[in-house]
Amino acid sequence: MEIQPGQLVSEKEIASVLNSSKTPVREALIRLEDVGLVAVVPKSGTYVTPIRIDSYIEGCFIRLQLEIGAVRRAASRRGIESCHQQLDSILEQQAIAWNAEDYVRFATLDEQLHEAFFTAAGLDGVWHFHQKTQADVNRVRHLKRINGIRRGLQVLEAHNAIVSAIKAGDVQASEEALVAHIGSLESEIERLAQNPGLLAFIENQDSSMTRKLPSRRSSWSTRTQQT
Amino acid sequence: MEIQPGQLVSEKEIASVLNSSKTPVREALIRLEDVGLVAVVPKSGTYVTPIRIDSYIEGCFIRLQLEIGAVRRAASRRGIESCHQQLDSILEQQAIAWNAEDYVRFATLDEQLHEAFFTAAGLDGVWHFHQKTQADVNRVRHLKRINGIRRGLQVLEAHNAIVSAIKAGDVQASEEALVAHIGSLESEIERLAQNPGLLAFIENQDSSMTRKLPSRRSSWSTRTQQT
DNA sequence: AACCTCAAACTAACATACTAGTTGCGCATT
DNA sequence: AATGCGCAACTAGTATGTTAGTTTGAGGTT
Repeated sequence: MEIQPGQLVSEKEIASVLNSSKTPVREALIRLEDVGLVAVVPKSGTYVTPIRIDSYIEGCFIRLQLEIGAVRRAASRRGIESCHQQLDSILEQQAIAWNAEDYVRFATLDEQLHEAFFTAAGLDGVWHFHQKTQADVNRVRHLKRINGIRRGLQVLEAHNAIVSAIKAGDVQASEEALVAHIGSLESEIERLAQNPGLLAFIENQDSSMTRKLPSRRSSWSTRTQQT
Repeated sequence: MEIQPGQLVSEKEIASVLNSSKTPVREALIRLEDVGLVAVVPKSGTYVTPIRIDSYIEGCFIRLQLEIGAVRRAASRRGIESCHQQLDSILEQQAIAWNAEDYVRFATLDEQLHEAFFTAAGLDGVWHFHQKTQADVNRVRHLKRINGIRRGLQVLEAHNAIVSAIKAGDVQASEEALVAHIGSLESEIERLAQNPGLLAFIENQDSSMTRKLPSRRSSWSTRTQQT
């Protein structure tokens, strides 16, 4: 979030800053492109993408569907008391972080809790793929945080409800608590997109403030070609 | 599937076959590593991965959860008659392909149908991420097909049920039909793993037939380091 | 003043050369 | 014969040079 959307991210410049060559930088940029944080325009440049509302919505959808499945499995599994302890521990620390107004730590623990849902479900690998789809969701979350849009108490309460349902083995309740927690994120975005703190990062198609993402008027397929 | 698990996939060799340099080959291999089809072992080699049962299960989970959400949305959306037509068209062609015993085309249309669910749900981008998680699921499907494990009639019937529910706008029925279709894939794998046609491709930890995936006994973090 | 033209100065894409771990095999030691 | 050592031949990783589209802007034309 420190580089504005539309801004050029130069291979050469980064390489010189890191005292390395362009090659590893280039490979890192390919990975960033894969998760949608930058757009590589052939022979032109690599640019930071704006947050796309479509991508945000899709990220929310993926998150909701996968976490629904995760908490349901976590609730129906037996013999995972160590995971239950882990969940409790995170909950506790998160409450402390909130009271201490340490919002960065609060966010970190939030991530950890949701990851722990997948661990409890025995689906650790799913979390990693899940995260790759969350670039824009996470960018919005970051913007909300630094713009003072924080609802820690509701979050804590919702987390409590989810964890309680998991520990109680109540599959249906775990889903309901999760949906209550993150089911409305998706619809929030329209309102949020109006917030002046977020506006500059979100793709808007009106003519004002035209992004200088080059327009690709020539002959390249999605990716590379023979010599 | 033409290269056996454990086999070396050499950058240099591929580059010479393609009359190109190692660089673009290397970038392609990085992408294959991202979806889990190869494992890059630093300074040793890039090897085709065996199908991992964990990865298969996680892929099935992701597929089920995302498609549940997709068909539910597709069923609850209005004004997507063109999508309905598209679904019908694919169904029809798939029946033809089955009768013609054109199993490759049958599989292609299967993919297209499931992609069309996401299109009908207005979540096109989700499909692409979804596919990145399906490497091992797709490898198993391919192996099933070439080993004569084909259940076209059941598949066609299930597809019909799903599409009917979507067109009728019956959210609950669409989910149930989808779960009936792909909900049991996950549990199949244990039995399938015994099949001699699949055995050679699936990771098995017993000592016989030790994969020669090098054992990584030295000092590399997950990926790269400074000079 | 608005509009082309064209060339210089960018960029990513690609090719090639080099570095530095890894691995297996032959040979010496036991 | 079995075992340990060390060197040679791999490999991916990195650095750097080259190629070929893209973009910008200066200068000329209308």
